[in-house]
Amino acid sequence: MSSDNLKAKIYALVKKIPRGKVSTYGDIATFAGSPRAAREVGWALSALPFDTELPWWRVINAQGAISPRSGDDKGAFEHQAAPLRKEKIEVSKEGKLDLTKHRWKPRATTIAAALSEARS
DNA sequence: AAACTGACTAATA
DNA sequence: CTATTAGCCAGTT
Repeated sequence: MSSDNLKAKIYALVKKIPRGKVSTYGDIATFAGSPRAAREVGWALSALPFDTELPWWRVINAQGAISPRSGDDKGAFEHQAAPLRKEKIEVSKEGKLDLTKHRWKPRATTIAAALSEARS
């Protein structure tokens, strides 16, 4: 399915985000080949298992802040902010951070590699 | 099949 | 800076 393929690409890309860097839903969607599929990225991450190795906490919204989950899950916010702070990223009380400084800018070859891994 | 939903974004006011 | 609107894509009802 094309949707599964997109999801696989998203996972492969997120997995490539280096420590101390973050990326946005829109950027990941763009790298995956669907610039307008930012919502799909969020959906894909929400479907992630609790004990995944995938660094989903490095994916935030275009406002440079941790996106509020539906259901108002306050614990989830702390769960995401903690690892970020641990990576030397300044996270404000509202979940905001310096996107211009921590934004992940992968090389074209890096993206290509991720997409290649996603192919099954 | 039409309508609704959502861890989104960009444009406008 | 915040609030509102419309557009987008895939999954659910």
